[in-house]
Amino acid sequence: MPDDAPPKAPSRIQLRNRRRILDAALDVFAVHGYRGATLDQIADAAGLSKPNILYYFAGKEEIHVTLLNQLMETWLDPLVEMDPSGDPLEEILAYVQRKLDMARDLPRESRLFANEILQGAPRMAPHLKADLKPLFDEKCGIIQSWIDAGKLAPIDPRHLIFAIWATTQHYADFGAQIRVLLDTDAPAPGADPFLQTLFTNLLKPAGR
Amino acid sequence: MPDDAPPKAPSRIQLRNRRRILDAALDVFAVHGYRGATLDQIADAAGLSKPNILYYFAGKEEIHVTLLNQLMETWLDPLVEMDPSGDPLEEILAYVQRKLDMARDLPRESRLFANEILQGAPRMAPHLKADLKPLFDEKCGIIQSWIDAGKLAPIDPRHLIFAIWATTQHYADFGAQIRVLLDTDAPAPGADPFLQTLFTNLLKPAGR
DNA sequence: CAAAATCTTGACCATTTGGTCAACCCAACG
DNA sequence: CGTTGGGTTGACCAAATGGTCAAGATTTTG
Repeated sequence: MPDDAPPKAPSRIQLRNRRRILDAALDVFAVHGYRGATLDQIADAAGLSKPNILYYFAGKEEIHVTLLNQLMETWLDPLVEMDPSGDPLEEILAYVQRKLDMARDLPRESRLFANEILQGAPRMAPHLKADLKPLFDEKCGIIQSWIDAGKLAPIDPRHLIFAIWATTQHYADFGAQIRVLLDTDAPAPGADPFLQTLFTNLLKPAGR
Repeated sequence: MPDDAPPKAPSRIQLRNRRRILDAALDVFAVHGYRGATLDQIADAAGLSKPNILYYFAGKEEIHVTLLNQLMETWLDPLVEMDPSGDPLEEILAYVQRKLDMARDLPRESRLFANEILQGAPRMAPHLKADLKPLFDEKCGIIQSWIDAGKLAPIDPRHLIFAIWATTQHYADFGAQIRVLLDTDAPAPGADPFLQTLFTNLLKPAGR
């Protein structure tokens, strides 16, 4: 048997329904976490019957894993784009802005990620070690070299990145709290200039 | 009937078992959220039978609500302590330190809170409005008055507080990620000086 | 120490949940 | 126009889950 697995392009329906299911599942998993989400909720939100959901995905876990895999790319992308040959301060501030935009545009993805990490990253730990860690180490190295060249104030690059993640994702993950405190439905109004100032003041080298 | 409800002091056993249950439930709820947690898990972790758990608490929800109520006090306390008559920069930096210490000492509580907010604060929204919001507004006012007096750089007090919450709680809520990236089990090594620098540089008034 | 009050649990129940399956629908195509 | 293949679902199942209860074990107290 020479031709062993004709890939079979997914049909129109296949594509549409898988997308629907993943979209619905994102809604549900982002709010309730893996254990708290049910197939019935997902089926309901997707407008499909439960058996139909299981026609497209082998089970609850496969849906979750698919979402997590898709997320990983999106999630790392803004950091990947940080350019070692660019202006240090500009590069980092642009990264902050990209992350903040992501928190605003993809809050469900942010919450899905937060849920997974809160639970101890049971399904994502391998990804983190294999994909995120090398990228993190690389970018920390770049920032450190910028510091060594006197182009940034001497801070710990690792905690800098944590602070960027924390402050930007906070607007998505803790949106419910923020909406109560700011008494508004707008996503994170005024966060942009604040964070730009926060990180500018941190990173401007002292020697002017 | 004049004396209508003799309070009845809780017995030794009562006290011990309620404590055990709440401690176990904190472990479970902090990881799996409300829906994802089960009474069996809690009973297991507490070393008690499920019916016994339900002898001390009316149901799953009552356990969760009890934890949330206890948490609210602990959670607001560091902010309450911020003293309007103290030195502005010192007061805020001390607040940052208290929050960071809390993230290190009470990571489960931080995750329980994060889970509740991620889910849209279904059980805590009233608390937030009634307790946190007034406190938040009050402290924002104090910070604003410090700014108006030229004792702090002019930043948005609301986003300042969000940034403090985000950066400190991040070390508890995203501990799993941080442990992978830093390759250590120590909780948030090196976070203290970093955050002190971050907020000092933000808040030092420009006019030196 | 015995009665009263408190505590504990095995057995049980109704509902929910992830998942299966045979039967059914329906558009495409020879 | 009948067959064929992908797509859909009602009915069902076993396990898990929140919760109940009557009966026993243990502690407290008069």
